[in-house]
Amino acid sequence: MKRTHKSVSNLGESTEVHESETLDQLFGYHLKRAMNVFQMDLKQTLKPFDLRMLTYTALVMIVENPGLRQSQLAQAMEVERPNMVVIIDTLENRILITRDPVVTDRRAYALNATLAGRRLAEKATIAVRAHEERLLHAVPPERRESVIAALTLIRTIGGGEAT
Amino acid sequence: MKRTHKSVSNLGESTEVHESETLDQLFGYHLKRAMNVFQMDLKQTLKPFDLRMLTYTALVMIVENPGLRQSQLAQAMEVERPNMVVIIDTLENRILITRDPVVTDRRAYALNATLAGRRLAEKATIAVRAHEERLLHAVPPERRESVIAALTLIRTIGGGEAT
DNA sequence: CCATAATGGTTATGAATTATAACCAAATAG
DNA sequence: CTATTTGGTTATAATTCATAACCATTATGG
Repeated sequence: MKRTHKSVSNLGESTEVHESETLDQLFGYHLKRAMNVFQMDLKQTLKPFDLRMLTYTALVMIVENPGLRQSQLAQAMEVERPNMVVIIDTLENRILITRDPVVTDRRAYALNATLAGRRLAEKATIAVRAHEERLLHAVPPERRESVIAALTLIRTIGGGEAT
Repeated sequence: MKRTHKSVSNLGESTEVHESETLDQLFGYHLKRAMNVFQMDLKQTLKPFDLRMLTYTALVMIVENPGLRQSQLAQAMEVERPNMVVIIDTLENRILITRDPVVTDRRAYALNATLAGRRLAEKATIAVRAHEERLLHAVPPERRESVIAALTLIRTIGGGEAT
């Protein structure tokens, strides 16, 4: 069914997908476009594991930071606490993580990954790396590093000016 | 205000905002983080003009592609047609653009920017460029080009594999 | 201690964004 | 001239994301 024939009526107008010189000169424009592609692909990549971007991120963070508390995780992931609750809920319901009591603070929970959680995180990460390799194979490694460095710089500048 | 005192109970655990080595190695992770910062800043930048990211993009595209039709714009911006309608509506209501009849196709509209629309696009673009300069000033120009090239590469690879 | 404030987590809810289905008018194909 | 497709619209559902109020617990401070 998918014809995508692009049966554009060849009037005096153009027939291509239009671009904009102004936008093309904007860094953020390219950032967003690339992000879209990346995100769509990643979504498909994580689907077999029944993980979304946020649940994957949370899971990995918990795996690598045992005992993390929800508020810390929320802060690290830059999501509101109420939203973090549902993320944690879904992970806990699937027994990928546990909410363990904290002896020093009876209202807080220490988040810990279960064996299943660690296993899933591992498998998912392998898939995610493959997805990245697929999208980035045309970009040489040192170039990737350079880009990451630039992106990190942006983040620290834009987000770190709390003074 | 803003105490951000991070009154973390100094148990044997760490007290900092936690990171993840796995995530740190992922390109997409840095992409998303940078995107967040960029997006938040851009939002603020466009607020004085009463423009959102999508309305700004649409306006600029129309300015630079007079006579564009909605479906083409929707395709170029990768948004669903129904959503494009409301975007166009808001721009038209503010008389930044007009929906002009197309002689060769009476059901289509040719989108054109008004003088006010062109003026606003110009002013907004100046602000957007300043916003980019602010966030990117630590990244030398040739480095920016390099990053943009990489991002474009990603997009063409990820988005262009119809197969 | 006891009252007050602040914190970790939760619930309920609302705003905003994005996607889906059905529809009309006009154009194109048989 | 009927049937199908396309540009645009409407209504609506599904997601995502943010806000306010709440409980239990902890920290403060007389």
